[in-house]
Amino acid sequence: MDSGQVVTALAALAQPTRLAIYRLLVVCGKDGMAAGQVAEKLAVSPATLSFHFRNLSHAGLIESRQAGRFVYYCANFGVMNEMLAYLTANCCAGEPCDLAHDKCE
Amino acid sequence: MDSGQVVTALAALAQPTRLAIYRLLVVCGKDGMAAGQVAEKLAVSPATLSFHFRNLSHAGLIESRQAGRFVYYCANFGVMNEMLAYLTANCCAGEPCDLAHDKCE
DNA sequence: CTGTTATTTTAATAATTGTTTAACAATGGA
DNA sequence: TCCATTGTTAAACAATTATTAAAATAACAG
Repeated sequence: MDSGQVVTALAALAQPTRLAIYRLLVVCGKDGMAAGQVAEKLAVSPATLSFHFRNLSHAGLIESRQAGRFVYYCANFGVMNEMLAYLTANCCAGEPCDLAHDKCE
Repeated sequence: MDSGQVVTALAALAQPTRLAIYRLLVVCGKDGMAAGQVAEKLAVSPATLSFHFRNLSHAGLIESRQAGRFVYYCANFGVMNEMLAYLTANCCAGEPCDLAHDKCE
């Protein structure tokens, strides 16, 4: 994953409505949730929600599948994990570090 | 850490120059790097750099200390780790999930 | 004190982003 | 077919953000 993709993913999550959408999908698991349910749960208009879904999809953070008239969205954990790995890679130049830090302490 | 702080931290990192600054500080460890060195390494003007340092500091992602005429910046891993925890908490409603996912598989 | 280096601040401008409204598809039931 | 439901798209507008240039602050050396 290159820095451009990381910026895209971070930017997608760096917005209150999109972060709420993503968290909802992370918690609800692999079956996902229909767009309308998300709209109702978060009190967001359909057009606004669609705009944000598009943004999150483009970043690779969520995926969608159509089922009849409904579109189900679910979180894609792979991109998230790559993003987290990028942020913490090679910390402290490989030396053991004494900062409160999961990967280096 | 509440969602507002998470959005602030994500937004701080969701910009190419700031992500590069943060990564540089993550890699260089607890002693940090002087502002001027960062400016030179990333070819960013001092004013622009100062703007981005301010943004990252406000998000709690970096800290600074003055040493003579120099200002040293270093990464604060605590905020990063809280942010990562927020993003992945309670995934898949607590059920074991079969997605490629560090925390749930 | 004067001049130089290191960094921050301010003001102005250009670019990007989020929301709304309205119109547009596509699915499935009567 | 006709209609209601589900969701997406397009255009317009307001708000936020990044960059530049210039001025300001702060620390030190001579």
